[in-house]
Amino acid sequence: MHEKERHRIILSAVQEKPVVTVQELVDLTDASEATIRRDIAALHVQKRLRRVRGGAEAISPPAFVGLAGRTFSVNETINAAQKRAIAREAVELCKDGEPIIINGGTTTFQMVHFLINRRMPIFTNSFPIAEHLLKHSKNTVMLSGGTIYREQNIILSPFENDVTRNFYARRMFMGAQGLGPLGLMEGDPLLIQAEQKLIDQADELVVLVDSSKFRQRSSLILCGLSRIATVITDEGIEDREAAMLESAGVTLVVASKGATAREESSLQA
Amino acid sequence: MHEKERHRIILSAVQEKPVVTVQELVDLTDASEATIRRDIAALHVQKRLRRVRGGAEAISPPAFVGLAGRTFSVNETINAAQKRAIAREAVELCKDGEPIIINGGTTTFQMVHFLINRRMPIFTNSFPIAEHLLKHSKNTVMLSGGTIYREQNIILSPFENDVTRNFYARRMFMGAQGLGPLGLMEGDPLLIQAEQKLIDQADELVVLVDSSKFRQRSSLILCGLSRIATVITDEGIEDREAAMLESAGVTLVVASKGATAREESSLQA
DNA sequence: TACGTCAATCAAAAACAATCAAAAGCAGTC
DNA sequence: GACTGCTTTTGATTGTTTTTGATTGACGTA
Repeated sequence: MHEKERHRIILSAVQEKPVVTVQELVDLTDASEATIRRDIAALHVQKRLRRVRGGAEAISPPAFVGLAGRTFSVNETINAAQKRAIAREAVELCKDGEPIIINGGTTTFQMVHFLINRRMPIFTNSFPIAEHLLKHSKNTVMLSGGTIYREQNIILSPFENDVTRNFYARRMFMGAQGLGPLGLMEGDPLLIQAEQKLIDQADELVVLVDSSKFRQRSSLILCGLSRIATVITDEGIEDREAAMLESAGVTLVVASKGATAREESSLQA
Repeated sequence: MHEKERHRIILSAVQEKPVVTVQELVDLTDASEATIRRDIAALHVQKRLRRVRGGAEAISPPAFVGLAGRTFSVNETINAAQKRAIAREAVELCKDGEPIIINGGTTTFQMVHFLINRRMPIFTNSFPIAEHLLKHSKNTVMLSGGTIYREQNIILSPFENDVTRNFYARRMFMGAQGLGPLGLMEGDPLLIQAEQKLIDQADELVVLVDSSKFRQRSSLILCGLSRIATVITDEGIEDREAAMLESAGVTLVVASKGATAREESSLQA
């Protein structure tokens, strides 16, 4: 990773929330603490951000109103490190130039950081994701049309005939509220709707869930395990849960918080 | 591979991603590292790209992280005061609760400031307008789907069947590059497309143009004067031009820069 | 004291510049 | 076309500079 790329990532991360810690940036960039400190110092003298104890903050006035409703921003701080590690693995699956679909959510949002220095067509129903990618990357961004729901931070139209149907990708990335033997579960009917619209527009469904989601149940089932191609989760997954996925023919990727080490187990039927 | 070919490849690669490394270019061109370095150095002195440690980046101004393409940001500063006054009159036409459509543009963008304390469903194809309204107002925001064009700052889909067709409003607000006896003129084919999609979704077409636009001509005609319900402009409009509008049955609103003083002349046929 | 942040230092790695010989292109001549 | 002499471009090698990551110790705080 080169200096410029790191700088871009740092600047983008700083926009996302009021303060970013050095440690978070280390996770994001795979650089050492010393390097990040040097980068922050450099960007500070360039007045591209403000350096604060522990990390950095955006230079812009505190008027960070943030699009996010409370749900979004609260979720965002929970398990942030895991989510980032998971998101990194997700982006690692992508090849430059290959179109992808990203469903809105806090975990999938983390993908934007790793997409900053990449270039591919990205279709999403998430306003924040589109916004961030537009401002900080050169990716081609495509948006679904409809009403913007502030709470869920997604764009949804009640109509069948929207552009969503005209976009196709090999992979679609999405989060979920729960993942059990019965399949993928979601809590919010609105999210179910949004996801169902997108789910058929991609061959492979890649699900991003931190391991706590395996113990989380919910009332609404989106689809069965067989529809899922890949699950990316963190090291907290239990053997029993991994076995469940394997027996359903799901490729499992475990994101280790530290390095980019990857442990896969694929048992395609 | 010849020098020129390499240069083309390098320049194209640099456009695609924020930064390209020397190594990537070596892979791309099959040339040696030394040659790529020489090429980058040459293109650098030609100011066709910027040379950075590790590779090269596009010369374009990545300095301003703003969403706006150059066209947008340059436009934005021209006649800002007039545009504001015009936009204020436009918003004054709106009633709370009554849905409106706002087509993207620098003049229409100014409407957001006056919409902050209002509350109505707003449909737009402009990403910046949607962003601003979302962050700073409580209006219901609806967005058209499709690809986000950075330069024009609009969202456009090449398909007929998008949500646009499902939204209706009494009034649609739009800017233009020129306004003459032949009708409404636009310079960019992309904008024409976007506007044509929206134009049929509202009864009344309200056109926001500063008075300089009456002397501006352009190659693409969007629609005739008869389609226009109202034109809002500034005090710079000449009698001849006002007469032209009146004879076409267009309601003319002249926004005085100072107060909300309004001078109307309505000659509906 | 234990902990986290940070600056300073230093050795390793990466990027870079300079150099030079080989290769390729380009006239002109036969 | 084929050959020659000349110039330009290229790639490998070298040595130099910059960047990086690990280590250490200072400083403040819980």
